[in-house]
Amino acid sequence: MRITQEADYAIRIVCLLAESNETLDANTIAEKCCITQRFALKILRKLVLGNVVCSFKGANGGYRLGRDAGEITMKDTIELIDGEIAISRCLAEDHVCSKSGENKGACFVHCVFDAINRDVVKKLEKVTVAALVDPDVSVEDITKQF
Amino acid sequence: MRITQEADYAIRIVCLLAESNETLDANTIAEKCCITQRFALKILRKLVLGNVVCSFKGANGGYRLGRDAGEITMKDTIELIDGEIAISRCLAEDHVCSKSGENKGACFVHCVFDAINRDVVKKLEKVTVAALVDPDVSVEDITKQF
DNA sequence: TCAATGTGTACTAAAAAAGTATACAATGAG
DNA sequence: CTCATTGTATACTTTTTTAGTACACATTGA
Repeated sequence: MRITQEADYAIRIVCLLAESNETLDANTIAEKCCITQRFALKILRKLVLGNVVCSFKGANGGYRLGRDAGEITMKDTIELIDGEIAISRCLAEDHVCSKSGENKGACFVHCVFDAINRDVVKKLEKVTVAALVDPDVSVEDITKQF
Repeated sequence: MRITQEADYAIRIVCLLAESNETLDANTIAEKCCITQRFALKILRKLVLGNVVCSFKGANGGYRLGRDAGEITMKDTIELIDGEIAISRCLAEDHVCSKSGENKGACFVHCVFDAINRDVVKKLEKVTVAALVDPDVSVEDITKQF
């Protein structure tokens, strides 16, 4: 719903995989990202199910990016972990406002939140993992295209 | 931190007060906003402390807007209830990223979140309660100025 | 002067986020 | 051809945040 720490870790993990050309196992990933192996496994599982990452079992197994870093956005990664992004609780789920239709003010508020939320999502869609890990791309390069 | 339901109620309350020229007591406000009186009181107190609303004690007491509806923004109202707006946990508090400086990817992510967050706040600052309750102002009128 | 109304503080309950545990399944190096 | 290595699946526990409640008190105007 909101952007959690878990999603933040997920982005770091994806960036780590984008930077390294080898297959990395969960232990290595966990260490580099300063989280426990178990927690890393949990996050990796979600990334695998979303095809952002692919996994290999058995000895010398591990994880790699599931597609080109240029084809993975922050929005993709966050939504695989947290579900749909919603800056306000009222936008989440199928949450139907109890005041809908009854009072202009109430729904207006939700419409405004919704417009802002769409904009947030649109911006997060523009940020690819490739840009995040490219040493020649600055934060300004990323944010000025918003 | 995030935009809670409580903040949503607060906006409704402020809109209600903007629409009515009389002093409204907590019970009336609670009823019209479909929340309990106690919860309304809690929200109203925060609004009073932030000077968005002013209160009158004693018989026939109640609440009124503390300043002109054109001088109250959604951002003001939300921050009085929830504290600083932060779309991601990593932006909240004085949360210092454990990976800062260590790895470009990690901090980059926070910078991107920060840029988006600033933008959200800027938009919420542009929406006044006066606009929300004005029947001649449409959602599009509000969002197109973003 | 007392009923109506707000204040201040603190508490409880529910929901969500963060993290852990356990048993299992696949695979490839030896 | 087997077993250590590595991921999978599910479910549990803890912590934090959100949501809401309770109670004793303060003020005021009819």
